[in-house]
Amino acid sequence: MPLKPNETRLRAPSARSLETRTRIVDAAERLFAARGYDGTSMRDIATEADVHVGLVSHHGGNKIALFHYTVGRRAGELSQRRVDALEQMKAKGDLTVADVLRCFVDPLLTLSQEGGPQWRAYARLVAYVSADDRWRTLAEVCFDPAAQKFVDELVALKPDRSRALAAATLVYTVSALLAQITSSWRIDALAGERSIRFQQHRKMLLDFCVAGAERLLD
Amino acid sequence: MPLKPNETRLRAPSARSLETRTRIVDAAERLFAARGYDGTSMRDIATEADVHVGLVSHHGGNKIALFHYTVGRRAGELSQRRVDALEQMKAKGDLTVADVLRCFVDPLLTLSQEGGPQWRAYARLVAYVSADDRWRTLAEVCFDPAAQKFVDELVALKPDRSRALAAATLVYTVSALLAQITSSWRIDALAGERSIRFQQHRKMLLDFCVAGAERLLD
DNA sequence: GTCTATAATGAGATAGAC
DNA sequence: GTCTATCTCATTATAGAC
Repeated sequence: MPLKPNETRLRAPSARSLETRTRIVDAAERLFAARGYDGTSMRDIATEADVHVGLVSHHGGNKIALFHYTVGRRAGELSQRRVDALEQMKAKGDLTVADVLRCFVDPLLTLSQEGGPQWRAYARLVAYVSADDRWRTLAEVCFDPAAQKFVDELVALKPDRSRALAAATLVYTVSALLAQITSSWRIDALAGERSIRFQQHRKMLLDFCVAGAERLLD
Repeated sequence: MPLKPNETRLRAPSARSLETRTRIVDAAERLFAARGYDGTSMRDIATEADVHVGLVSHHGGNKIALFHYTVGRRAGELSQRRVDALEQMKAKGDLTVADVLRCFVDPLLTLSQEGGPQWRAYARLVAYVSADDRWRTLAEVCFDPAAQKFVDELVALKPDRSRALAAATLVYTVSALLAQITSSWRIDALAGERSIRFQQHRKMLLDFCVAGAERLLD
């Protein structure tokens, strides 16, 4: 955990130490996602990780550093998956607007559903960070580089449309994606149905966003 | 403030008292919207309202009651404006899907932009409450009755489509609306433009959502 | 109604024993 | 690396003076 990047370590951390760190960050990920930054105490994290309080500071630094690290830990992998999907799609032939949105939406949507409990928590954490102005800079650092690439791609596809339209398309799509992840229960509740299946949710989300994108960009 | 509805008051509250209460709830509205429930202390609220600590509890009850009251205070008016807009539109002639979404989106969007600082704060508070699972019941009580009416309306317009599609349409639209309110800066940032005008944002939002809705429902 | 004082709790951080 | 103990501070809530 590179919390103090300019400090050199005397020796490599032991396997046990690494495992403890992972447990702590995993616990932080679940709790920050569920209760937010202020709603989670270092003690909560220690309990959830089943370690003693002091260890959380020892491995995670202070609370804000731990939060930043937790958000950043999977951000690179998420961005990479998104960009990789885009590159693969481009290699296959000409892109459509629908392709671009799918490559952006699918990685997080699929990981949140099928990536296990930690990715599920991380997806909620992304939604939390994205919604709160307080984490604007963090969100910009973690998520905007990839987002910019996708806006670029939309602009390249529709060069006669303004960049503002492409940017709005992406922001609305992200918001619907995060709503799908955090609030699919609300769709079920308003629909009066027990529980709609994941693939049906995914299809509705993509249909909605692609149609919106085409309206703004065509 | 009907915090203890079954307690009868000995006499009507004085004008001074009412003004103090309003100041406290206004302050709570701004702070809860900006920093969330856990990020806001009763002392912060007292300072923001320029009253002494004890008065916040005296007028607002405990913290959670104050939060519920703050969220609920404008919820009725918001719902009323939405439903009124819908009724007026129906009186004019046959509804379209675009009409229904406009009647849902416009009241909060306009109030957040032109309703003064308190409505601006309240719009952010709505976004906060809607995003956090912890306030699910509160959100259901405050916002779902009106939302149900709009889903009903969409179902009535497109009786051959499933209610799940109408529900998804509304949830995605709400998410884009709240993104517009809380994160229009992000659209500007990704667009690389200084600041896009409100009417342009409004048009992009409605175009996107209406197209998405028509794709899901037509 | 308004303000002060205080009780009780829980927070983050850290020094040092093992 | 791990765990305990403790310091210091901020929090909510309330009792009671004015």
